[in-house]
Amino acid sequence: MSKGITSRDTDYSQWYNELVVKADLAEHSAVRGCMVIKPYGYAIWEKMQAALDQMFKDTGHSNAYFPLFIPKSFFSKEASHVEGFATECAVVTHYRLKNDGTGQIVVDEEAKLEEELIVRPTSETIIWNTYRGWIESYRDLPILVNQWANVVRWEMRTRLFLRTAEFLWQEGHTAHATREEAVEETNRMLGVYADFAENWMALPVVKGRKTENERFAGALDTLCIEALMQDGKALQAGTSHFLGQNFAKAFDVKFTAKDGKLDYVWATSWGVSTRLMGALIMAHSDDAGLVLPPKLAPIQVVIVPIYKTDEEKAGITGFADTLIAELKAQGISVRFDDRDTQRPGFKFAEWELKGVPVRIAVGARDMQNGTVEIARRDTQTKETVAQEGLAARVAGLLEDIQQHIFTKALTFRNANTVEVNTYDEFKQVLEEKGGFISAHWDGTVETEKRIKEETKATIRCIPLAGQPEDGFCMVTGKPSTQRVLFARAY
RNA sequence: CGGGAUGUAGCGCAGCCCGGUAGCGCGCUUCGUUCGGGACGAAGAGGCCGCAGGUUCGAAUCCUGUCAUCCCGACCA
Repeated sequence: MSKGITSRDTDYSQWYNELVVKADLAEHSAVRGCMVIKPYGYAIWEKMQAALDQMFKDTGHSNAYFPLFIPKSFFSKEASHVEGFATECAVVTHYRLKNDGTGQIVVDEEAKLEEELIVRPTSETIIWNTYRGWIESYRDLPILVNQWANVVRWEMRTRLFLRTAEFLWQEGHTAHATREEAVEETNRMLGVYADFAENWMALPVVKGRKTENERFAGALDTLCIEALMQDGKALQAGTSHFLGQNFAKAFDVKFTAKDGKLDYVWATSWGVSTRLMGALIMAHSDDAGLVLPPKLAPIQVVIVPIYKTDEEKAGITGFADTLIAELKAQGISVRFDDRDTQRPGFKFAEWELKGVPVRIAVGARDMQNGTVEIARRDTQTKETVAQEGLAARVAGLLEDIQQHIFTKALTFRNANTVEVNTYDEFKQVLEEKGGFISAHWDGTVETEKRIKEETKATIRCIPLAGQPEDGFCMVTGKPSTQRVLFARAY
């Protein structure tokens, strides 16, 4: 491993790419646009999954699994949905290979599928086709299902975690008897995502509504959580859609209500993906490497022994074994790094690169004094403390770190969210500082597109917490009733 | 799909103009000394030079084709 990584100031984008690879999170695969998520990176994703999965269960949802392949005909049933995904679908056309006689393996042209299959870019169509068979009466509703799956979107330009051709995600798909209930579900799940982002990822987010232009293909309303990265660019971290009756109509899913009337079912869908890994990395990490919030760190504490002789090592190991047992009893994950193939300085740097929140170094000197050196990753500070009561101190420290990382990110976001009233001011802030820019907009797609073309900034969302405020569109001067949040985005 | 560039050891690169059968750094292996912030020394291992043709006594090097990757644009979130 070569020393260090490119600093954020030098090249933020390169810093990110190097960090993902050097911290052992993921790497490029032999398949264009697809990544290999390595064990350490996958361990973080698993922690995210576990927390989210529990939150879904706590809000009444169950997991299920639907096919990877979707008949092409399903796609054409909801017009705007097709339009949104048509240009980035992988299509399966054949089901057999053969040897061409010269030792080459080729597609057997005779084994052509009668109907081509689309590798799912999202599962609304196959799921709603299935729901038709599940729903007859209001008694069958609501259906609250989630699936953990991979999806494929044939992207032209990819980046590890942020945009890959294949990615992992969860997609919730719910069916309801009334519009109100579906809208409520859409809001509830957005709340779950915001809760997860802030309390697990330590990532402050803005809850908002997408403009018509940015809305999910096939949805009546798209809600989102938007986060700000350290380079001043925004990242959409999760979405929750109110689908109205669009898919129920496309797939003819009706139910009989209490009063005997037949009506189409109301729908929602919501999802977060491995893109969250990118958000996690870019929100907190520094020039020394990854900074992980303790709640998502696969290893929360690493113990590095410092010794010269076998006797010293044995003494330290005895101490470490006791400490590890105490920490584990509190549900804290610990790694005792007793590799004698690396020296302590190397280990320090390596675990910092990998973002382990707390490091405890114990040497012969500490053993004599009854102390350890304890270092926290988020502030890069260290102090010498007594061995006595260490487990409790570590537990408290982990909580402090979780809190501190969030506060730091929140302070950054607040410092990088500004209100502007003129287009000139807007452009200036965008160039000099980036971040979220709160401004009045006339509500038209034309103006939104013009701003995007001229500045590359998009409307990230119309904040749900935003107060109505009369003003004038910074571009056209037309009246506006609320500020919206702009940013350049990933 | 348009413009530009690059494919040589696990990674990063030199060699190519002026053809003579491959080298440097990191990493890896072994031994020794080290060990409180990315150690040092010595000895090793490792390469159909992206692939396929061609020119030549001889090709990493010249020519043709092809594939792949990266950057900029277009497209996309």
